[in-house]
Amino acid sequence: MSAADASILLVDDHSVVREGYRSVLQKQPGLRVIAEAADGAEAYRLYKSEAPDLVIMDLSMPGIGGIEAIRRIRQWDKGARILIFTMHQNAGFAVQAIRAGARGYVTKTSPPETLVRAVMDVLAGKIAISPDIDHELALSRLGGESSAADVLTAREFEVLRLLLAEKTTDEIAETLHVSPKTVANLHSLIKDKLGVGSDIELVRLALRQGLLTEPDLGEA
Amino acid sequence: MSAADASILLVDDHSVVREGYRSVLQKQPGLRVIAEAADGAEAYRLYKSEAPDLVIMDLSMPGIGGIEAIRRIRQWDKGARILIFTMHQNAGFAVQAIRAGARGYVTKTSPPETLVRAVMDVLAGKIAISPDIDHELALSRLGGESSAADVLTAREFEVLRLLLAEKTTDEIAETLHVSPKTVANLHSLIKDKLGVGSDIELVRLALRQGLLTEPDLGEA
DNA sequence: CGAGCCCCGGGAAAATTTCACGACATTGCA
DNA sequence: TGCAATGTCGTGAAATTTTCCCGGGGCTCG
Repeated sequence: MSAADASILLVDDHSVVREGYRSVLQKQPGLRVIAEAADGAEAYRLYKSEAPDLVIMDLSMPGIGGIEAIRRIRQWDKGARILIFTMHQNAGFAVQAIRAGARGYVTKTSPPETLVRAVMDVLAGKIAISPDIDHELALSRLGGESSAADVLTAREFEVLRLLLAEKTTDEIAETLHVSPKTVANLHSLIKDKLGVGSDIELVRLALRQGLLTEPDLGEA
Repeated sequence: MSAADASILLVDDHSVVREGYRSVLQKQPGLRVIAEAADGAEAYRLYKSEAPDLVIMDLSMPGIGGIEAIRRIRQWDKGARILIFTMHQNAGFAVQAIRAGARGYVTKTSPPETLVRAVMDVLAGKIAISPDIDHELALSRLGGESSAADVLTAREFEVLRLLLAEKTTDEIAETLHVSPKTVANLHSLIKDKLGVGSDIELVRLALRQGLLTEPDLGEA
């Protein structure tokens, strides 16, 4: 392990962003980027063929999202090491990712040193969480109020993500390879668990909990 | 102008992402990155002190957002050339950015060549829009997002307002003294007029059009 | 007066939500 | 180790809602 470089698979749907990972990681001795993927399905395929020591992956991607990709990869290889590197500064996402099998969660606002440090920690077998998320997690613990989407299972969370992305039931069934009935069923179950009665309440709850990202457009 | 390299200011709140811009742009002769900023306010300060030939900027940033930053910079220098480079694949945001004075709008999913091409176009005085947004814009022209709630009658708008206030069909029927059946019919008609297929899309459209008071979570 | 909207609601078809049930994996306990 | 107990995922069918199509009454405008 110490003789050869650690091999890394980069997954992000923004090619310029992958370029950024590369640039930062290349400066670090002992690391080598061996492959890149632009979505979860491609990541899964490449993981199976390349067997990298570490996957660095974004969460929000077209098609199957990051959470689902984690599950599939970990199903293939129980020992897979996956580090999530994302813009979502949200404890709920972090909880879901770790629960699905990720070994680390770092936000893109973190300085490059934090990412490098997290990479090293995960390769060493530790769990790595960036400081801002640590803080968020602590807050959500203290807040006590019926916490966010951590009452949802990974599957339910994934369906919720796709619903919020304005996908139809049939489209979601297609991407997850399940029956449309099942998606409708999960949709109903999600609303039940979150205690909302309509899709409208569902979206507004998601907004409050930061599950939806809208840019700040300022005043007109 | 043509003798010296074109100077560029990069603005993005993710340092690793800025690293990506840099890496891509450095391969292109004639371009030189002279400064970086992590938010709109810093971008404005740096623009005044460095007077770059071009600004490449993200939209969603902490503090003052990208749109507001465009306005301030253009207020200081009417000839400023600003290229928006963002993850938001949304025609509405592109329209707002261009209207605020941006000279280009490219999504981060675009390949590096598209970004480089857009940089060159903007430096040459053209307006640059990435193909995916072009397509979105064409769709919205063809009857995609029916402008605002000015296609709705007063009655319909009132029902929409109550729906967004998380009222149930029966409650709305009660307050308006009509049959629940009528409310359901109007609800359906509203979605039809606005060109959305689900309540989730409906809420997000309302958000984009400022019909919903967004919960202000976050920094001062 | 006739044309064009808007508001209101009925009925039937289509889609959805909901409910009840099994298969499967994991956990806890004796 | 054996064996409930629990929780997740998925399906089918019933119950409900949404959608579509329809007509009547009221209103304005040319």
